[in-house]
Amino acid sequence: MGALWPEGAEPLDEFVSRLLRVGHELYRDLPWRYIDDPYAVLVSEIMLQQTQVTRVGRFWERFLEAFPTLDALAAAAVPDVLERWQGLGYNRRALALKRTADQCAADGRGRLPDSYEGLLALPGIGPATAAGVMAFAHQVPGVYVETNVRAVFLHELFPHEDKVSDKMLEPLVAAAAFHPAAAADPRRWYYGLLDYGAHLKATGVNPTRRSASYSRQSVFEGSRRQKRAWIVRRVLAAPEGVAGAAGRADLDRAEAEAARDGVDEALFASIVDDLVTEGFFRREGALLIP
DNA sequence: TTCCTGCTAG
DNA sequence: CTAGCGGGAA
Repeated sequence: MGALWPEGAEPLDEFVSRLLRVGHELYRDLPWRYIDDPYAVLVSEIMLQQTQVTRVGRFWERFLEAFPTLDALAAAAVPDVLERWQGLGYNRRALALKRTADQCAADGRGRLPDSYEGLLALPGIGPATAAGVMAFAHQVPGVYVETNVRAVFLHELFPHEDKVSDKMLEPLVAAAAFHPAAAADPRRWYYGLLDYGAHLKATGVNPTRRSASYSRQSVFEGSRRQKRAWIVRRVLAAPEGVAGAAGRADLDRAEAEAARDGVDEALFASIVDDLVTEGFFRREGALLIP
């Protein structure tokens, strides 16, 4: 591991101890930290995917209030889960989390896998989320690469390089995470990296702009994405179902009021097809039912 | 305006 | 590898 550390850089020992100290100074006391329930940790990790900390807080607490355990989530109805998710964004995450609960409840064990590979195989759980759950719920060190960790490593070890790929960062993130001083307390190590990364972004130019995986998002206003969200909300609000034609007319009117292009039947049908395929709601004849 | 503790399908 | 996916706080 140590051999992979960059020549001429600050020694790994000093790097790790300095960042542990900085992380401690910048520590954010968030409600999902230093808890042992892997399910509660997973819910926070899923919610935090591409979502700012300030937004997640109340959603995490209300979600756990409604679905306190993996079994409770598995027993819940999809529309109720989506309802709890409204306002948080990326509704797909709620469906994936629900499927994860369903799979775990059905496989006989009734709980989440406690290995990185086991977690990675579940819906909505990728490399970052799996590594996050291992570190934060199980105190198992791993390679946890997300935007704040990127910010720290780019700022510290690639201060002038551009287009730095995750493949370049991963061995370094691993070398640090498995260093005895960090591996002794993976929670503290990664909480510190997250808080330091967030601090860097808040106080200067975002270092992750120099990441190869950095890309700006397309505009939301008037997007298909916005219409998807509108349709999901509309159907959830009508437990008895919504007639497709009426839904399209409502959306068309809403778009007109926002001074945007109308929504023709082909576009509406295309979006509804996607949503039905993804499992947001079902179609019975001309009716869209939660 | 920026961009958020990413994941997935094509 | 890329496009698509929510919504709002600062």
